[in-house]
Amino acid sequence: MDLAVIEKAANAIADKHRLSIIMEVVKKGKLVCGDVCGFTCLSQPTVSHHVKILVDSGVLHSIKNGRSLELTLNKEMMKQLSMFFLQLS
Amino acid sequence: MDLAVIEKAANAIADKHRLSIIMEVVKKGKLVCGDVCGFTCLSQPTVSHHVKILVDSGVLHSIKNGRSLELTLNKEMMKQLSMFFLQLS
DNA sequence: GTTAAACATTGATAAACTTAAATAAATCAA
DNA sequence: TTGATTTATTTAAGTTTATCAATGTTTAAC
Repeated sequence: MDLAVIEKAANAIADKHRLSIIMEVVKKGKLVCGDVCGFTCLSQPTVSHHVKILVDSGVLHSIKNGRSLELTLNKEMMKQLSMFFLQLS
Repeated sequence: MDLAVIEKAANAIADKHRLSIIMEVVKKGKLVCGDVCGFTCLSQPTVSHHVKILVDSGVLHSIKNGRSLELTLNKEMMKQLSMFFLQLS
């Protein structure tokens, strides 16, 4: 397992707002960016910034659907993270 | 699982140098702070700073032994992180 | 083609983080 | 007790990050 991947994913997760986005994606299965502006108190550009970090790190998948950006959890990344920490435990 | 715990642990892990400290602890089983100055290119105060973050987050355990601070991995935390990501995968 | 909606980008500012020099505190050895 | 060793703390500089207003871009609806 590449440590740079772990580091980047950990960085994406290490933020209160981004963690809440992740949990909402888990809860709903799918979100668009506009949804995030709703359940957080963040402006649209700030949401865009956080979403970019989550997608770039590989924590979330994104698919452009018309004007919307659909966000889903990258379960493969969750599996890799789980395995990484399992090996350390 | 408390998300604040996940956030804090992720933050501790989300740094190149701290991640290398973790991996060295895993490799050797136990380290003291002075060892870290050896295998990183960091000054002693910087090492002390990073070690504090790792210990405060619960990622590492520390035991004072004379003048040295012995560092070991908190396997219980690794287990909790593994379970958290497993549930998301 | 005009307008509206959803997201991205830019620019500015404030907060947080990383780093190391200087210094302090605690402990061991002689 | 003196001097050396190990870690902690303080302080300051430089860098990065989070945030939002303003603006740009893309797509859909009419």
